[in-house]
Amino acid sequence: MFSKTCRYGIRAVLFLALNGKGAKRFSPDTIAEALEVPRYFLAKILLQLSRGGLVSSAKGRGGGFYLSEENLARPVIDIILELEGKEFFKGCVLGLKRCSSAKPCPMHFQAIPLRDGLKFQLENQTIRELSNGLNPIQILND
Amino acid sequence: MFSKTCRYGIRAVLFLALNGKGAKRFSPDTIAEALEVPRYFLAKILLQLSRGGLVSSAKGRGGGFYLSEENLARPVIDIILELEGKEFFKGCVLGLKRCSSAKPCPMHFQAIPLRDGLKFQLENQTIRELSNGLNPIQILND
DNA sequence: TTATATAAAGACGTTTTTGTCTTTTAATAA
DNA sequence: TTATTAAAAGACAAAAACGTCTTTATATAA
Repeated sequence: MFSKTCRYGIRAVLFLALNGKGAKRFSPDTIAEALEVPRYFLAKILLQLSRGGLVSSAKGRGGGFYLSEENLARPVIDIILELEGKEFFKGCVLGLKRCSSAKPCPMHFQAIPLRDGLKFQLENQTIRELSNGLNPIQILND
Repeated sequence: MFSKTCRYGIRAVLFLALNGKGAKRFSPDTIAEALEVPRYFLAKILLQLSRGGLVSSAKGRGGGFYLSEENLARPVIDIILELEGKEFFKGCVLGLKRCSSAKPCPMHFQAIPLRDGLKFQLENQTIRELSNGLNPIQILND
């Protein structure tokens, strides 16, 4: 479904949302250890999320990654679009150029409504909302 | 959504369903040209589908790929399981080991019902049913 | 039987994804 | 100012996905 990049990224953002009370900062290493994901790889993902304005960072001593109010107000779908690409929810399931409701591919009406349903949910839910009421263990691997 | 392997494979199977009236046989080259997909790559996919019992083949002169009655009666999901792997509709969206309704990951209730919905549809539709009433141009790339 | 057509098998190469490591830049504390 | 801490940048490498080509096995037609 989602790439590893995207799965690690979503979990890292939620880690920051859940643990970042009081302007705390977290290094990639800290997050990677908690989530049990490759640390250097996660560092790159965090960098990409930072460039996309989905997480904030501070360099130097006492620095690290965190979520600003702006970050928390972003819709969840933006994490996915940043890490999977803007086309992730677009295009034909079978990869056909001119597939549409008017000229549907064989799987169009089975798959597209479901994809659009997920897209709608993720567009209308902020990172803050997704993290609300979440138990920290829900992003851990065991 | 689906890998190229899977997308090419689904289209190739439907090509055979739509064009195979009267026990006709088709070479990978013929199918690849019609679908505008890489021919050697498609040949491998057809081989894999053949091993999985989703398409039939005959060697030698006059041979080629085709769908038997048994092939046509297979559920559509089997194409996907063969080409994407048996785990494709299983497991956590975020890749967590112990994610379930009882211990859900943050996206569980958003994504799993949709995935299960698609799975159910594909389990309960045969290749013949999917190809019924389909216009041959619906699997072409333009 | 021989030539031909075709799937099957397998070697090889490219691109993308995933993962690791080192060096550089910048901020803070002492 | 200097040492330390941490993100940023970028080189490198392994694995998987994608794609190409050649050789071999096999069935059919002539």
